[in-house]
Order: sequence, then C-alpha cells, then structure tokens
Amino acid sequence: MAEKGLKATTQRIVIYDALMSDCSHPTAETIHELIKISHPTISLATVYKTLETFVEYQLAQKVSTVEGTYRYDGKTEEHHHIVIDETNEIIDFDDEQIKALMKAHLAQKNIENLEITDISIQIRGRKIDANKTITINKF
Amino acid sequence: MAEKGLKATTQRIVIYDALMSDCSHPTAETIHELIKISHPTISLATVYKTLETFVEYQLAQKVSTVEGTYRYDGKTEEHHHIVIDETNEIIDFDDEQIKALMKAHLAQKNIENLEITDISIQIRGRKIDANKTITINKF
DNA sequence: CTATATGCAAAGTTTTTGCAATCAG
DNA sequence: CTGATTGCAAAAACTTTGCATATAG
Repeated sequence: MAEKGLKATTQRIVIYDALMSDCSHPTAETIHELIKISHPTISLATVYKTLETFVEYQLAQKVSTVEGTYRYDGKTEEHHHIVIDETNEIIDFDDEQIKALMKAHLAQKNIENLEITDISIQIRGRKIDANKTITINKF
Repeated sequence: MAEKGLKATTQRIVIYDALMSDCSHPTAETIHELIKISHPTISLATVYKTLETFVEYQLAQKVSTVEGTYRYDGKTEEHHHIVIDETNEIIDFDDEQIKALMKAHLAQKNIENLEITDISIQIRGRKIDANKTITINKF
C-alpha cells in the first residue's frame, strides 16, 4: 500500500481509498466530505496535508482547472483530461499516442533552451446530450 | 477599444493596457501593483471585477496553472503555454497546427456525446540554461 | 522509544459581495 | 438622467501553519 517510506496511518489509507475510488477528481474539501461518514474525526487540515504528501510521493497528481480550487487525481499514469464547459466535470482520457505525437511535432519547431518534462492536453467541450455520459471507445 | 458594449472607463482602459503589455500572464494582484504607480486609487476589487468582465467579453483569457491563483492572458488568439517547472513562468507558444493535428487524432478515437469546444496544450519544462531565454524559431 | 503524523484552532491568502457614491453614454 | 461601474470594507472561500497529542515502525 503506502509503502514508499510513508507511514501507513488510518488517515492516509482512508484518504487514499477515497481518492482512488472517486473518478471525479475531487478537491480536498470533497474528500473530507466523503470520508466524514465513516471517519468523522479526520480533520480537513489532515486531508490537505495528506494530499500534498501524496503528490510529493507521486501517489497522486494535482489537476489545475479554471476554477478556484485544487483538484487531485488518483491516477498517476499518463493521461489527459476532458473538461465539460458548463459543469467543470473532469473526465479522464487515456491516450498513449498523444505525447509521442506532440513530441514529434514539437521536435520540428526547434525550441531553444527548453527541456520538455511533460506535455498535457486539456480538451474542453460540451455534452451533446446532457443526460448521457461521454464514452470513449477504443479500437 | 472596449467597444463591445462595455463602458470605456478609465479603470478598464488602464487595466486593459496593463494586461496587454504584460506578457507574463499576471494575476489580479500583479496588475493592481502594476497600475498602482500611475493610478493609485483603482481598487483591487475593481481589478478582479474588471478582469472577470474581460474574460466574459472575450477580451482576455483565464489561464490555469498548478499554483493557487488565477492568471490572466491578454491574448485571445489561439495559442498554447509553456510553463517552466521551477519558476512557474508562463511562455506563449503559437502553433496553429496543433489544434488541427489533435482534432484529426481525436476524430479517430470516436468519443461519443462530446462536442469539442477547445483544445489546449500545456507544455512543462525546464530551462537548460537558466540565464538564457527560451526562443521558439519558426521556419 | 522516537520520529512522524494528526487535530485543532488560528492565521494567511485569494477572491467575492453589498452598497453608497460616481461616472459614461 | 440613468443604468452601469467603482471603491470600500467586510465576508467568504480556500489553504497553510504551529504546536501539543497520538501513533506507526
């Protein structure tokens, strides 16, 4: 579990589980709400601290959106995000090819003095049918 | 100037000019600092309100980064951002081809129920030589 | 045991709001 | 004139911190 040199405290396990099972890229506040039912004594400060610890130890990622709050993502594998315009809902978008495609494209651009560490794609869009979910079909 | 149905107040003009002449994607606070010298009476609240108005009227864009604050961008044309790891400095990256490239790629993915409204690429990286600037050479 | 992590409450930041006064059209 | 905009100060929202207590290894 959290054996990356991190003490496996109840709080960390609970927060980790909550983060992993919530695909909606929750905020610290949201996670606190989620776990409050089963663990009412875990403080919001601990949630903040713990999430930052996870980011530091690469157990989670911080996602930035054009809202005012930090969001966290339990997926550490390479993936991108689709953000829905009206709701700011975030949907994961796995695509291993994008990065290579972009790197190849950028290589042609000769950008001087920059070593690229990460490329991320944010797709914004709206649901055509607001009631249906968005499905990404691999093939 | 701000003839999009917006009253051209001194405050708006000053804030607009500050935003356009600052390529560093300033925060509201930064803009307030910038204009304080010449217009000490413009309040921070007005800067916040005005920038939001600009976004609403598409005279500016909000940029999201993994910092805690909003940043604004005076460029409304299509462009992408390079964020420098250590400093969170933001550099504009014009590239008209990326969007088409991505759209073509995404079209193959048949994503159901999504109408894409915007695609933006964020490149993270570090400066190879911290003292030199990053240059993007077109050819 | 001991160093690390937690909980609390307090403080720090950043952003928004209500409202009277002001100003552009 | 009149409705939109501003400035102020107060509030809200979000995040961090210090320190005493608790706990995993």
